[in-house]
Amino acid sequence: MSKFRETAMKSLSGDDHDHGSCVADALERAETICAARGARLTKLRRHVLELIWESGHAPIGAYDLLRRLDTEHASAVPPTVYRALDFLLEQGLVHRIESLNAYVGCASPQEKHVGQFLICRGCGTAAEMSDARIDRAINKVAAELGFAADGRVVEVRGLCPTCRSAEA
Amino acid sequence: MSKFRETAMKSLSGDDHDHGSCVADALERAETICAARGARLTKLRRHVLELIWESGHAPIGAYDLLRRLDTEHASAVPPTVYRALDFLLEQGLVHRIESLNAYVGCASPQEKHVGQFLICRGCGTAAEMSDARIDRAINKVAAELGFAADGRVVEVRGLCPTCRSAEA
DNA sequence: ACCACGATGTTATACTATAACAGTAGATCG
DNA sequence: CGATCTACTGTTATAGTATAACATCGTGGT
Repeated sequence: MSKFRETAMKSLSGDDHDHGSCVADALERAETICAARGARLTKLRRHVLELIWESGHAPIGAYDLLRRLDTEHASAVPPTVYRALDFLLEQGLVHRIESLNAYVGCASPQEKHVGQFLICRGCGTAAEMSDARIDRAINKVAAELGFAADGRVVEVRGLCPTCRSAEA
Repeated sequence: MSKFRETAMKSLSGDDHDHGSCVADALERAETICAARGARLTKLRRHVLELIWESGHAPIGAYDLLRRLDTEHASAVPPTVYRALDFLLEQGLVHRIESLNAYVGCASPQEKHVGQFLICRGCGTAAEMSDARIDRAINKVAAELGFAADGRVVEVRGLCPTCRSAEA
């Protein structure tokens, strides 16, 4: 399995990994984390998180979520999904991809971190990294300019190994 | 003058720099570049570029541009400004700030480059950098994962030196 | 003069996100 | 158990960002 895929799906079994259990794992981790924090992962919020993970490591837009949601949740309207997203973002269970106006499940919601993403324009997959070198380089430059950094967006577009082969 | 301001306005005189000549310089550079390339910097496109620079190193939204534009250009509607922006982006005369849905003048339109930005949430100023260390770090990680990077978004939010002092 | 092409005008609409207020359900405490 | 408080959800309306599709205009080349 390519390192890209591995990073994207963070330590799951095969290249054709069992995405079902991937989703299940993510939901279980979310339950655990929220329980520990006293945060309420309601049915609705859980459902939205599930839909995000079901998108298969590719960021998904709020209105796409909305369309999928109202199959089983007829009353869903934009605020419904945006409020769920706000909660999930606050809890660090999902990240927002600024350059796509889309949302993706967080690979390691236990630790606080800023996300860095490699986004394939072939298959749409976003691999989440947390590379210290990139972080250090940014902090260093900011410090040199006297700038107090407190948030950052690092989103790299390109082609993942699989899509590179397919294009050749 | 702080290094941040210096970076933001790229080598212009004082802290209270003559922003008028800053705008004029940017427009003149744009004229030169477009002439050399056979690209048509029309009156409309030039006007939009001017409005972007007049925003004073702070990214400005398309609809704000639109509102300022139709003072002297009554027929302006969204496509008017978006088409001008498309041209300016293609020519590398402006950058789009993904995390703000806004546009800012490019500090060095001669050279092809991807922008890296430090964006102050106090004053809104965006300082454009082109730091090789950050670039190298990103390239290295991408290479390790077999990812062919061809575009990137690096946007750091925080407080510039001036706004830090003001907050204290 | 004519044509071709790129730029602009014009109308309509899609997509993304939030404000503001009303109703509901679950926790907590007496 | 019931009162109450609060957080979650429902509902309606609207703000903000961006593009599709087709018509017209203007300039330069032949």
